[in-house]
Amino acid sequence: MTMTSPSASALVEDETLPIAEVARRTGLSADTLRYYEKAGLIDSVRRTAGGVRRYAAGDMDWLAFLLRLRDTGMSIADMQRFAEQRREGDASVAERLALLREHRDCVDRRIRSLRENNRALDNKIAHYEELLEGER
Amino acid sequence: MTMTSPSASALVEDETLPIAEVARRTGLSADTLRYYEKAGLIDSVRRTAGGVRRYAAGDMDWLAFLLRLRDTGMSIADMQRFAEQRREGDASVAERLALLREHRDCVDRRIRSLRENNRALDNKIAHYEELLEGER
DNA sequence: CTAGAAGTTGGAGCGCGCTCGAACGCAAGC
DNA sequence: GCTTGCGTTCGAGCGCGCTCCAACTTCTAG
Repeated sequence: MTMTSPSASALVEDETLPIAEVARRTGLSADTLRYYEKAGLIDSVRRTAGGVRRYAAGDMDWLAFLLRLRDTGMSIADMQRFAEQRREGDASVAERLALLREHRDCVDRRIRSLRENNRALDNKIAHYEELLEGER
Repeated sequence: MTMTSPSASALVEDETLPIAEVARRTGLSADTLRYYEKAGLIDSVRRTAGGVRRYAAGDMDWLAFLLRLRDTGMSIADMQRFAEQRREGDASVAERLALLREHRDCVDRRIRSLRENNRALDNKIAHYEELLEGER
């Protein structure tokens, strides 16, 4: 059996992670991580001399943030815009703030809509329960 | 000018609606309505002698329900299962109830997740606001 | 040094949920 | 009866967000 579990060299020594470990931690596939990088969502991932990616703590933080945006329904195009502004530095802080606020409000609306629809589903469920009652 | 606004014949006389009007009311496109029907999500839409669809009140109710399922994130495949069971009649009530409950719980989890993520976004926003404050 | 696991790139492919185009039929106001 | 627009079918195409493949390189335990 080959010893391949992530051990000292990969995880502890230099605090930087190989793509497989990042995949495991984020739940993204290695393919998706590379895809995001190519799409400009992530940049400046350090490489070894041989060209192998090594993710640093900062990369992980940014990824976690991207995942929040994604999981709240932001499109890749919008995340690209945000990432682009981030690259532009401090000058874009106001823009980014506006984008985030707009997105948060959009998510709020979505939550409200889901709650409303779920209440209607509850009614439907109650109706089905009555049907079942009557059947017995 | 051709008089094409939905008038007596289309909307009032027989309480059944042409596809364009259904599209207008549901927000779906006529293409999507036909696609849903072909996919087995909707059936028994009455036709004129010439083969033109006329949606009845019952069709509209079912469509509204489908839209709730869709808007809460149910896949077309799952809606197909539900529609299939509905076709099977009363025997499938228990199954349908189970499906609906599961879906509602799934939506609840989604809502909770969104709220959690949105709280994190709020923190990020607050952080950006501080940044902007400090800049001035 | 070597074997085998893990990583790399570029590009093709896929599943989902529509959306559109072509070519044709029906329906209603003049 | 004719025109004009709404409707029909079938099948192809599309945008999104990945996902997979081939061919090759790098890394690491033994």
